[in-house]
Amino acid sequence: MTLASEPTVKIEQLSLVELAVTKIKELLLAGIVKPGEPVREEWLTSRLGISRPPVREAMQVLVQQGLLERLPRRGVRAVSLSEADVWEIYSLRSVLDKFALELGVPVRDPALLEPMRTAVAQMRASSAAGDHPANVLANRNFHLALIALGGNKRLLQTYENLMNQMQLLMSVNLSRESVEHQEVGAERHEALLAAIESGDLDQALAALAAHGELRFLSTAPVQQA
Amino acid sequence: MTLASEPTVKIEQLSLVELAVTKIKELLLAGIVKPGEPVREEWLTSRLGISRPPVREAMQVLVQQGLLERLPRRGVRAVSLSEADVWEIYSLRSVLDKFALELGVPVRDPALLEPMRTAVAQMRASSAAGDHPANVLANRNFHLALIALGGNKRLLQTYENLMNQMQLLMSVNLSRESVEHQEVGAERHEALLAAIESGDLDQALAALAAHGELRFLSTAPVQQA
DNA sequence: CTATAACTTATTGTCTACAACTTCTCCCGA
DNA sequence: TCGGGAGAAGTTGTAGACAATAAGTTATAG
Repeated sequence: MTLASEPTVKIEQLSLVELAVTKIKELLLAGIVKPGEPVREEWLTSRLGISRPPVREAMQVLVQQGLLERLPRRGVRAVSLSEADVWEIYSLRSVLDKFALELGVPVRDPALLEPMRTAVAQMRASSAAGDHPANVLANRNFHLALIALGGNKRLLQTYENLMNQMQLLMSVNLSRESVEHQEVGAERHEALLAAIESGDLDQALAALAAHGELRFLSTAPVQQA
Repeated sequence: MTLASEPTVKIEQLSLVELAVTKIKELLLAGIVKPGEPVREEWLTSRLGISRPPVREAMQVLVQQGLLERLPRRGVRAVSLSEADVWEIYSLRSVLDKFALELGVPVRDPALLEPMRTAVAQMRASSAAGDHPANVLANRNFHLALIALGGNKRLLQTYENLMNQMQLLMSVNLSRESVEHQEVGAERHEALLAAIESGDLDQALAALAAHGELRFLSTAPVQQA
């Protein structure tokens, strides 16, 4: 240890549960585990190299976040969204987007706009390059930054959960429509950002309304049974 | 066992985790464990008569629901809400109430109104009797029934979590103001229900806006630091 | 040949035990 | 007398093993 700069302090002190949550979430959102597919505990222990207790705790977390589903004595599986579910998520997200704008526009701290600008740039680039995964990520970052404008932690957490559930669907649905949807979105998001930057709430709300997602849905809004 | 009506089938097949979640939630919402107070695993195991793993899994669930808080290597404690937190919860709840009305008014299934009528009756009775806990419960039932009008499961779950967090505060704050708040609320809730029954969305939204809670807050809305 | 019942297997649910870390206290030195 | 460090106690984090239940399979009877 001749170099004093060597960090003897270990910064990473996250528990195996947090690690497992992150890893399992990756498996789900990347589509490695597909919707409806069972997720066995033992399989995760061997894949993550940890024992079952932290895996089980992580699964409880992901059930709460709406990514996993428990069948009482039959284990756990990745949730498979019905069209009614998608409609639930979309409409709720829409309301929360609107709420975030009402809370956050005009923007108090200009620094909050930076992540949105970055996301728009990413969106433009990925859209031009036809990089769909990058586009999804950029879209995610944009909306999370938008929600962050509101400065409401609970809003942000709820929104992130909903967005993860949506991505659960997108990971498997790489059809032409969803790609087209993202490409169109690039311009719309730019317009929305411009409206937000202008500080005019009404204009921003109008841009949000026009930004309309849900184009990948095959049918009209469905009321659940 | 001469009576054949004796149920040999065990209907209750809920896991110890679910049981622990319910029990711990009761401890928190009843104010037996007060906000900010540490909740030790070993204490729960002896109190609930189960071992640590299910207790730990239950705690993960309650952390996700915003009732418990983890300090990385120092255990878990009941969340203590700041005024900024209360404002977060209130404003978000307000938006979700409004959303539920937009989704659910006019009411499709008249049966959905029944729980609301029951809740209003409970509210009136408990208010007259000065039974504060019963009033809190009735208020809870009313709002959950209102949210159920929307028919959005995710909305309902999110709202229930927020409401539990609020009750976390009320269990300790039995000051005069909060009682007064509930008493006033009885009439307002009646008016809101009447507006909903009329099927006029605008009227219902107006009644919701007038129904105004948050009277127990000592100060004006606070932006978190 | 089909259907039912018993058995086998695999997975989840739960418990006990061990390891690591944090904190409090006590002792020693300045 | 006050500050710092070492030790001890208690709590959380993790692992491995046991128990119970559900599903799949096979064999047997009709």
